[in-house]
Amino acid sequence: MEDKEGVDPASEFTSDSSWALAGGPDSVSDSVNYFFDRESNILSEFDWNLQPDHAEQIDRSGEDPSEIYTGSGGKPPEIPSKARKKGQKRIRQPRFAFMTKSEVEHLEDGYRWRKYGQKAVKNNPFPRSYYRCTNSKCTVKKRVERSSEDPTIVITTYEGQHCHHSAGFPRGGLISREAAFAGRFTPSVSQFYYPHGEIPASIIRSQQVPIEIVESRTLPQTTNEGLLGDIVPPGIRNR
DNA sequence: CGGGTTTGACCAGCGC
DNA sequence: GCGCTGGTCAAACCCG
Repeated sequence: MEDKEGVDPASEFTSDSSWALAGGPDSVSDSVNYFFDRESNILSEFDWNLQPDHAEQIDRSGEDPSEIYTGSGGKPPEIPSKARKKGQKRIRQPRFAFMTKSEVEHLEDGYRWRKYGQKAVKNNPFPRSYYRCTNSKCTVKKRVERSSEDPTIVITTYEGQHCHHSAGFPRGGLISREAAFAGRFTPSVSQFYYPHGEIPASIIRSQQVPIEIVESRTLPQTTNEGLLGDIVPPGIRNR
């Protein structure tokens, strides 16, 4: 996590012509900013709240997912439902968001997901769906919602890191580019990334689109090599 | 029957 | 303190 110490990740991204800040905290999620990769048309979401101490707690997730708090899930059975430890803050895991032009909301990414909730969100006529990875040891979650401005755009937000390999790949092993990008987050699928110009069959009806670049802003120092490298902590890798 | 979805309720965080 | 909002739970339901 300290690999980028002393280096401002924001300048790293913004000075690199392929990256630009795409937006600040908004309705999608509070305290996050979005960076858009012009080359791959992929939007990345960075959580401004992801402080070093949080990162430590994230690392511990490799030891026992039930030990970390990412909501009321993961609580021991003994604890009354919805009861949460006092003073224990919700720990945000690093997130990545994708904006994808698609008819279908739930895009294949090689993993199996179970829907655990749906909520109507403010300023958006379309509900937001919440999914969890079906692997009991995996704490990865994702949110799926349609853009209120353009209903044809689906915003998918991944939170956390897969601690296992994908369950399988749809349609003969082809996965979407977004899934491949998610592979940077969940390395087990990254090897299936398809280069520019090649549209995987799995997203035959979807098309990723660029979004408006609104401003420039500095990233917090805690944003690490996660985007550009393999950020899965050793504790998770060895599982 | 097992696994996934739906949906109303509950809770925490945050802003005022 | 209160109300709003997002996130999650869990019972009921659905489906293969």
